[in-house]
Amino acid sequence: MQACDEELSYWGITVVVYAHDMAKQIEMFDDVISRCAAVRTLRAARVMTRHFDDALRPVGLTVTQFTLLITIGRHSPESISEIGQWLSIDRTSLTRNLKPLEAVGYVTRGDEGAGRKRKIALTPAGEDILQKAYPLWEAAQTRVEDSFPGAAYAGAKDVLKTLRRISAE
Amino acid sequence: MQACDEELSYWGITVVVYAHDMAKQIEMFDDVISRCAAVRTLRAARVMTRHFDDALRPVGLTVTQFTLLITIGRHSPESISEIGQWLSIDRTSLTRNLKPLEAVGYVTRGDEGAGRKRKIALTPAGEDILQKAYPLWEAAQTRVEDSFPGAAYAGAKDVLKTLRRISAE
DNA sequence: ACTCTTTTAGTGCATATACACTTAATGCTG
DNA sequence: CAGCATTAAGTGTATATGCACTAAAAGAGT
Repeated sequence: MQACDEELSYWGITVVVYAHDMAKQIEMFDDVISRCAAVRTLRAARVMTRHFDDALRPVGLTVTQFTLLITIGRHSPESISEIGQWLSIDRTSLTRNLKPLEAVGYVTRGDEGAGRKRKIALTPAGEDILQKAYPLWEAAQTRVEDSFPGAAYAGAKDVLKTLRRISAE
Repeated sequence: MQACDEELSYWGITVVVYAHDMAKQIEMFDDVISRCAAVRTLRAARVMTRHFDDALRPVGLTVTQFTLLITIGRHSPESISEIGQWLSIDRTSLTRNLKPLEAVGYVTRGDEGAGRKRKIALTPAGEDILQKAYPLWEAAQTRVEDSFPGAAYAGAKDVLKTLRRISAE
């Protein structure tokens, strides 16, 4: 693991010179591992993604697609950027995320005028698939909530809210 | 937002038939929005990713790459799968994540024998870049910890640990 | 040594994510 | 109304992610 940068010999004694102090390096590794918010949040996100993707597989939706459809249904966004604000997703990611949902006919983008601001809405098929997906989501969600003792899930939501409010500056 | 499935007129009275009860549907939307663990965790993860990616940009590392290098440095993994366990990342994702890091020479995979089990290790260049990245990470991390009042960040770590322990089953 | 199973890794495909850059519509202002 | 600034969206490129499937090495039992 350690790189030896120089090896010197005097009177039969070999001195190995390391560029970095090995103990200091392990300290650094451990500091990151014990504290890093990104490691922990991303790891949780990967687990959540797998958990909900598995649950929603029978209806052919990913959890990202499911939540995107829910957001569109609830807020009837006037623009893509508006969705991005709700979900903290970059506008350009949404452009691509919407593509498969448009392709299978779950969302429409009013092309009246074909102007830049095209209202986004669920189609009847989109509403149908959400009806079917909802119980699957509910089961997976309950499983998560039950992993927290008592009413602790409310506290978990607060933690996640604090994390998402960190500004990149 | 609502799809009209049928429209009937009798004696001048128009009856609009909806396939789904609109109020029930809004209830469903609000239930998902107020509870969904995936929405909240993924949103937090996107914010964290941007926050740390921004911080690490001067050294040309993403936060995923940074944490991957740290994990390799700390654990000297015998296999890719072993890293996957530490970070809850699928093995096949790691194969690809390692590629750019190998390409720029931050990690090596001992190709002695070219057998399937090739020990993964940091190169001196990999150790160097971590030395440079560490203070950048530290500043970003402190910013996150300071967003939590008092010692609340410890509680946040517990929440994330609980989330990552949900099994997809 | 020779199968058979297990373990480890890689590929094809599809979605997810975002930055830099470009395109296009809107609106303001002289 | 012509020009310019603003705002909304799309593209190119690169990383990130994981499932289904495949390839290959290791180990076990005979």
